[in-house]
Amino acid sequence: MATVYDVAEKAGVSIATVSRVFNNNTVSQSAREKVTAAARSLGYTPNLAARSLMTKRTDTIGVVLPDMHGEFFSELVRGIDAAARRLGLHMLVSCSHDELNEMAAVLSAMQGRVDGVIIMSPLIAIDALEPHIPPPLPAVIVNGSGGRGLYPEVNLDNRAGARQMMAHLLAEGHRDICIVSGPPDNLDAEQRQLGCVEAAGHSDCRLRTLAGAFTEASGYAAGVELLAHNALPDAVFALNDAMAIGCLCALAERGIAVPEQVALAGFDDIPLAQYLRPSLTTVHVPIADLGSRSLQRLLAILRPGAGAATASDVLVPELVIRDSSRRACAAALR
Amino acid sequence: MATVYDVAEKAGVSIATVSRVFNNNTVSQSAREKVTAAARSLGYTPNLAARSLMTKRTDTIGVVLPDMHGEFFSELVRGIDAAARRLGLHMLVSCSHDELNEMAAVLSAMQGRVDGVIIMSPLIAIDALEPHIPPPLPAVIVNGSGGRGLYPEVNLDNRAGARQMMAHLLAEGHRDICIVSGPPDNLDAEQRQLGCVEAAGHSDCRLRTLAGAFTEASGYAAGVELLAHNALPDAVFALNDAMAIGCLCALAERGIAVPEQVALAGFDDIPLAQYLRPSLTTVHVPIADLGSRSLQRLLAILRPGAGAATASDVLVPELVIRDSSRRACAAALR
DNA sequence: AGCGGTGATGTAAGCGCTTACAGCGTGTCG
DNA sequence: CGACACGCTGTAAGCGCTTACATCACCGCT
Repeated sequence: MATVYDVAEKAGVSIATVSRVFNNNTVSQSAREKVTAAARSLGYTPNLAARSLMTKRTDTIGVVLPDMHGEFFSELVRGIDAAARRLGLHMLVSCSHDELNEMAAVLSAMQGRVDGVIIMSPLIAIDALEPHIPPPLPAVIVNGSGGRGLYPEVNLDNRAGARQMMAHLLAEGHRDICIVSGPPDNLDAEQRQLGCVEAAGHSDCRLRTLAGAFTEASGYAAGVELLAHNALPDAVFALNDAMAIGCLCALAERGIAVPEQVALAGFDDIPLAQYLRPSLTTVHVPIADLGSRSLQRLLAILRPGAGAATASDVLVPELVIRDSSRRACAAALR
Repeated sequence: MATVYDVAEKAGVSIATVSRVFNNNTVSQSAREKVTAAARSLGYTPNLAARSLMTKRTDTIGVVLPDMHGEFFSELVRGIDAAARRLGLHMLVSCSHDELNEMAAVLSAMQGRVDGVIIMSPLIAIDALEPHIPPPLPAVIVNGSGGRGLYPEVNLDNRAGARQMMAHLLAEGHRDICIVSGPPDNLDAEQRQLGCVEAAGHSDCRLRTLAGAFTEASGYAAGVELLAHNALPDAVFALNDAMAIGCLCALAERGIAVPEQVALAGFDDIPLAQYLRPSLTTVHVPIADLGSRSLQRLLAILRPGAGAATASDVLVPELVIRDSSRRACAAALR
């Protein structure tokens, strides 16, 4: 590999001038041209390790995820990547960390490789995680509210989303509503559940809960259980779309018509929610936004003053009403 | 940040000894303990840029993807990540490169940041891409057969998968089969199509093709078109599951029963294929394996001799027969 | 007792780069 | 006409690390 010395020699200038050309510093037009030509002919690329050693920057940000299953994480990564490439930043991704120690290990391994990290970890309480973030490492927490304010957070208002859905179900006249919950200790799941309880509190509705785990299989199991006890509610609100799909499958298998016999709703609005039969009423989550927003927050730390500070860091999801919950449409549907 | 000098001073040894401790070289037990203690108390972490400057290694591999939509890429990344973390490697991910120039730019930007790259680019012909891979950069191509052999490849046998599915549909007695194709220039799509044509060639079956784009929406559109012409085939083979889902939706909306009136099949076996009603017959693709396998190939270049060479780099997908294609089950289903 | 071998340690060079500082030529002003 | 500012360039230091080489203590041998 060619170095600044090779380029300098070939261009007939000093290494400082070569460096300046590659860092947009003041260089005469003629020198710039000579250096550029020499660099091209030698196939020169600045050595990033050496540069990083001097500048203390890596132009790379770390993304630490609990997992990579499903469309949620890929969307998040996509949002971050899109924002990052616009800023000339690279993205170091690491996933599969449901465990605190492993997460801590990843974070310390990232130290020195990245200028900052975006951490998403719905399963691990943030205040437990915070002590494990190496102090010099700028960090932004996604969807993990509950920290002690040591790190900026970008959150999704799960409670508001759940309340909206409950309000819709109540408005449709449902009074016996069954929630299929998320995995224990999952923050998103907890907040969605909380939103449901809040909304139900203002009404005369009966709320039941069935255990779920945010997977299709657990939704299916919940559906089976519902039918086993032969006590069909008016509506089932699965706290994510994957479970709603599983549940829909179980109901359909037993010949239960949705929404005629029971209304069904999900949460997340994954792309294919609209292609289910019946199409799924759900809560739309702007996942990619969550990603790009968190990168913006991180950048505000890394390059103070450069980025416009984000006004808010709570994204509000949006109710999407489709066929699976519409009592009014039930008759018309078939 | 503490450096080797700080640690050396505190431990009462030379910087060389400190370095040796962190590189598992021969150091006396007592020195090792002193250094470890000093490092811990100072919160010392080796500076990776400096290390990389000396060793010419980054312990990071690059992953270049065309996109991050859908479950396919997240699964692939998951497979690579899992393999990488076992080997102590990091993963630099970059996506959204459907265009040759952008891809070339990303590759050259990765140079120096990574020890090697895994490239997946079904939309760009590999022989067009190869000249843009910086020569010193070890690379492995995933699912992009057709290169000139300059780089190792890990491929999925799309043709075999499509042939298997066609054999199944023919065995079920279908003779009028409609294919919903993938996007133009997409290599996976082309090969799947090719497999279909091959299989059909040996039979008396009639093969039609409808344009698709590997999205739910395009599958839906294909379903609508099918019905518009009122010429329902015996079976529809969508060349991926997303399109099969869209198509199923369109058919169901018009009251066409699957598989009674028309059989339906997909390709990929995304997790929720089994939770559709009817459950989707498809071709199972071991995506995560594709990822981990390609990392193994890359490693064989990076650390010659260290890794057991992979016997084969063509993964064969597997037919998964479910309800959406079973003529025999059609009567029993409802 | 003297010798070479062995293993732990220290010294110092240098990886490729950025940048403070100094030098130098040119143009401007008192 | 000398002083000075200014813009460009070169010199050299040093970022934090690994590692070749030299050193040294120590051991078992003849």
